[in-house]
Amino acid sequence: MSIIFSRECEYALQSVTYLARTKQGEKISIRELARTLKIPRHFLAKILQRLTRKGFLISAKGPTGGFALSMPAKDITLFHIVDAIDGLAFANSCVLGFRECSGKHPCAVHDQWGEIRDTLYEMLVSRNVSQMGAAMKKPEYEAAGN
Amino acid sequence: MSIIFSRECEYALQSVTYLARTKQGEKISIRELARTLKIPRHFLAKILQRLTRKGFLISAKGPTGGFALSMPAKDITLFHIVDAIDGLAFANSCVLGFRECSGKHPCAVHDQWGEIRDTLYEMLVSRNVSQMGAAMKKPEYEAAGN
DNA sequence: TTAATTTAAGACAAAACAGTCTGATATAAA
DNA sequence: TTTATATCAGACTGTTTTGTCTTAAATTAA
Repeated sequence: MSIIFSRECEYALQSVTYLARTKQGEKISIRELARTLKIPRHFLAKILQRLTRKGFLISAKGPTGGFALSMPAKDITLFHIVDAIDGLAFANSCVLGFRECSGKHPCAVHDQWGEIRDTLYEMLVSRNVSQMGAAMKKPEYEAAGN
Repeated sequence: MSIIFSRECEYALQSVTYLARTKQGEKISIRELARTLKIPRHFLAKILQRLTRKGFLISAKGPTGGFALSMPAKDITLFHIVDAIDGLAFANSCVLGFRECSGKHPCAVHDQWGEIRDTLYEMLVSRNVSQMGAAMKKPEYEAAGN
């Protein structure tokens, strides 16, 4: 079970982190990404295509083709990817599921969750993909299944 | 979309919070809970039965029957309910989905997420259902659908 | 030009999650 | 005892998420 991001979003974050570690101009194939990150290949293909349409990746067909970041890795934050794949519901929804939860009708943990949510938000906007790639100690990523 | 808890868990938390507001000895029917919290009736029934089997609620059949907390509301924490319904995967899983994420093989946001997770954990264990009920300003709960 | 390789696209399938329905069982009160 | 009302239990359905498969289109290199 994923925590707060969908599987798709987790895979997207893992993929862009991996791409951030490659040399400028280098293209990575779905095959390599899927094998390294242990992500189902065709599922990953759809995710990468989606990120391409959203403008974060560029793709090339044919032999020597593959995917690469479309912009400097430091210009892509985790927030960008989460927004593109899962949307921002996490930033606006009540953690207990109350529809009317707000400043006026706060649920019983409204304030505590607000702090947690703000910290999470801060984490997403402050971390760019370049830092992400650099922070990964090992190149052999092991992706979580379940 | 739910944030971190499943729908079922959100409904469970809402229900025990509501039950915590009732007088000692009073029983609440599924009908009343479902109507007030706007939860699908038969779905709620299954959730309440599950909480009953787990020992948090007592139930009585027949007219004047219904559900009530099986113990003082202050003895039930949010943590108890989340554990009973969703389990504790949130406390152990990598937020980016990496299987091997740990102190030795930390993912790029391992430490930041660790703080968030600990704060969340603290919120769940420190808040009991009695406080929850008392903190709800309005009795007319409005449950989130979507 | 042809063959091999890669992404693009969308239909399809499986699994997980959410919600519904029906009949059985228990209980209270008339 | 009968009737009405409530939970109990589990099968069933629908929806969303996750994952698979196939064909087309593009590109490189022989």
